[in-house]
Amino acid sequence: MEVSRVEKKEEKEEMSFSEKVYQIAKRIPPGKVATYGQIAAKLGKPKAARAVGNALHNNPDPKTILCYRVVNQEGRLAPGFREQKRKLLKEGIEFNDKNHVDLKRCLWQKSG
DNA sequence: CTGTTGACTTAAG
DNA sequence: ACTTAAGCCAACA
Repeated sequence: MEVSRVEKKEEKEEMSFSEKVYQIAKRIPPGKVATYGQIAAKLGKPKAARAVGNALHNNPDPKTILCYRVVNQEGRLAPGFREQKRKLLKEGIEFNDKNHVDLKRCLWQKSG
């Protein structure tokens, strides 16, 4: 009974903007990618895509936070991500170009 | 509080 | 597809 208290935090508002971004990033399923706009929208601010990127850059725990699954609206990866791009390929992500993900196949589409 | 920066997004050329 | 310009939001000096 007392175990759920901490886990419920991810649905509460005790966290700062960045903290919320991390929680959502962790919710991205394998073989999929999410855009900053999607995450920002989940936070209640579809225009905060920038702040989302900043939060992920802060990335206090890259081993726990799947920031490498987050791409921009076009599925384009930021410079410096090419190492992690290989990781995405291993996950099952498909690339249309050197720095473009096939959002048609790998975009994180929430169903509920 | 003001100004700058940044892993963004949209619109126009 | 790429560049320029404007807008929005959070963190930092």
